[in-house]
Amino acid sequence: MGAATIRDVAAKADVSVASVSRVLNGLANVSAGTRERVEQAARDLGYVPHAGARSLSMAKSHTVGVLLPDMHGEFFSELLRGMDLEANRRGYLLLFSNLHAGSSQGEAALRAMRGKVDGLVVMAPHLDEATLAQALPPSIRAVLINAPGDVRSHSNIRVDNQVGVQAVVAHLRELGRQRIAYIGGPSGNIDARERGAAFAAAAGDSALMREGDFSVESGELAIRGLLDEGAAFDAVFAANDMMALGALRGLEAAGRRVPGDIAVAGFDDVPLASYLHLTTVKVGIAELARRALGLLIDELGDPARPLTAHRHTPTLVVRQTTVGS
Amino acid sequence: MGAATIRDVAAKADVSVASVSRVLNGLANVSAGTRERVEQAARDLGYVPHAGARSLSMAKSHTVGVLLPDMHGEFFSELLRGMDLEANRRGYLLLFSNLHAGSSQGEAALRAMRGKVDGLVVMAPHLDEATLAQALPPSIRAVLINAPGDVRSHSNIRVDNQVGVQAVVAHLRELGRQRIAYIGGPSGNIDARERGAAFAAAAGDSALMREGDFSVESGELAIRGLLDEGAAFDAVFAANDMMALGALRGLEAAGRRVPGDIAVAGFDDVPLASYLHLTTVKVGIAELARRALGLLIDELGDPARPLTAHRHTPTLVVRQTTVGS
DNA sequence: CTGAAAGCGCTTACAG
DNA sequence: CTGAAAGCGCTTACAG
Repeated sequence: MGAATIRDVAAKADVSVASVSRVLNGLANVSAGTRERVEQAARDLGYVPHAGARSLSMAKSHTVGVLLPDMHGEFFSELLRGMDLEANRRGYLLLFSNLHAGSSQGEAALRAMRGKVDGLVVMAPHLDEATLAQALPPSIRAVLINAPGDVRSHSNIRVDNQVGVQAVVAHLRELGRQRIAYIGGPSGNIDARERGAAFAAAAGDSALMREGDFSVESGELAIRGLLDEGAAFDAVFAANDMMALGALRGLEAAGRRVPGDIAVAGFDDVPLASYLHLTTVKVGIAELARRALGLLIDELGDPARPLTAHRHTPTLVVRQTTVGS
Repeated sequence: MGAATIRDVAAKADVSVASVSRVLNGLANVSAGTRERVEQAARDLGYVPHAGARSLSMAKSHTVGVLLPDMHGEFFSELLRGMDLEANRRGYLLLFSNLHAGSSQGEAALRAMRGKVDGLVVMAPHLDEATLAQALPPSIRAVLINAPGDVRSHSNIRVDNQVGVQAVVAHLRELGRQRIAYIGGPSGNIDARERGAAFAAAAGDSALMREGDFSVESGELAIRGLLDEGAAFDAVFAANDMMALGALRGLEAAGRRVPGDIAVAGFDDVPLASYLHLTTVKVGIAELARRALGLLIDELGDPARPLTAHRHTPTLVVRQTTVGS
């Protein structure tokens, strides 16, 4: 309600608002007496500076906008966790908005954020380059996570999908697996495309590829399809953990033993993967998110800083769905 | 960078800033010609209103602060999903902050948010009433989720733990289970306490109770302890799903059949629960969060609105860990 | 229907 | 070391 303003503090301490501002911001040029009186007054009034006014005046909000696609589960929470960690550490706040549905949603969110944030972290693996370029003018400071193509208008950081896929394929080969069935993600998703391409390149002609939509169900469906067709394969590699879980379920239902008959691997390393002993690729999404936000804050602090592009290297995590205990 | 301001638009359209403001806010008292020129100018300049300045001027930010404890996984993402849904629907933005560690963190976050948000949604099942009352003066509009005790300074909404616990116990009884082992959550958590009390009341003297910390590991540990002691029980009820999963794992390792030998139930209904066919209590956290934010926005729109307290009724979800297929 | 002006709560040169 | 004043980008009575 009628929260105290800087004027109230100034009046109570019998000084100018300029002095109050100086004291509260820890500037040096204030006499000890003034400092003392201002601090006392501020305490008495329970004064809390109005961050909105402050940021208007300073043209700096110490807030960054986070635009994320409509995500579920652990992936999402890990992402936010990583950013929150870094935001806390560096004195920033996170203004959040989901990027559901159409790109008009995204534009609306962007408009609503102008003047409230200093920059943006945008994750948009499903947006094409043109849409992105249009919605995000270079004048807006932003760091992109897993954005498609070679966007050069903003810094970006992406998972190195190729390294991850190669590691899995090499691992399966070492185990002597001959024929790997691959369950890909939706083709509208850049990570799905990269993983699929990397797999095709690594596995060669023998590739047995099916497409899912990143859901548990689609993974199960794909496996059932393969089994029904009588396809021969001794390993399954799904483009994400959820589909790998579906595959696991489908194989179990069909009486196939894992990894005895068929080895299974996924991608992402969601917490659930460790619970189910799934061999997978650990993306380290929290760390990736932390880096993205850190990068953005660095750029905000130094506008002359050149844009950069980063690859986040994932690591293979071997568990019992490939090397059964 | 030098983004266009309302002045630039006014100059370009050759009208006053007042007229620009009127047009952009859709006020009626503007001539068609003026409206047209302003809209054209705004379009040409790619003008986006400065939301920060707007909210300072209107003393309304259309943003609500979300203070959540340090949470992992699905619970967290569902919570945010529910709020985001409602925020989107009602034209609000969400300013996010984790409430890690000490209460000083919380106060810092609160200070940082003043002047940027119109109100708060606070989830603090681990804070005691005194701390909460001190950190959250009645002058700050807020809705509490699962707050302890009878805070009457703010509206609140809580899961009806008793109803959930009773449903599970009744279900197990109906199945003929005689002795239910209960794995409780950390006593510092209000939900854990409520569930424990409800269980003790429903199960009576025969109660076999152990305490965990809501983690998978603690659930597994509790079960191992019980089995090692040679305790007799034919059902396990864990205060959350994660511990129930730990119990499942512990039972499996010990060669006990579920639900043949021992029925298992959890609480929360995280997505993982459905994947593993765990009987549990569906809290509907997204819906709860949605209601909380909706309530807050209602209050912001009508300051005279009396504070209210709500119970969110959870529902029993029966799956194969109690009634095996 | 339109504009000049005050005000939202701060910060920051500029004088002194 | 201190204060009066202008300014951040908007909105909104108040006159006309």
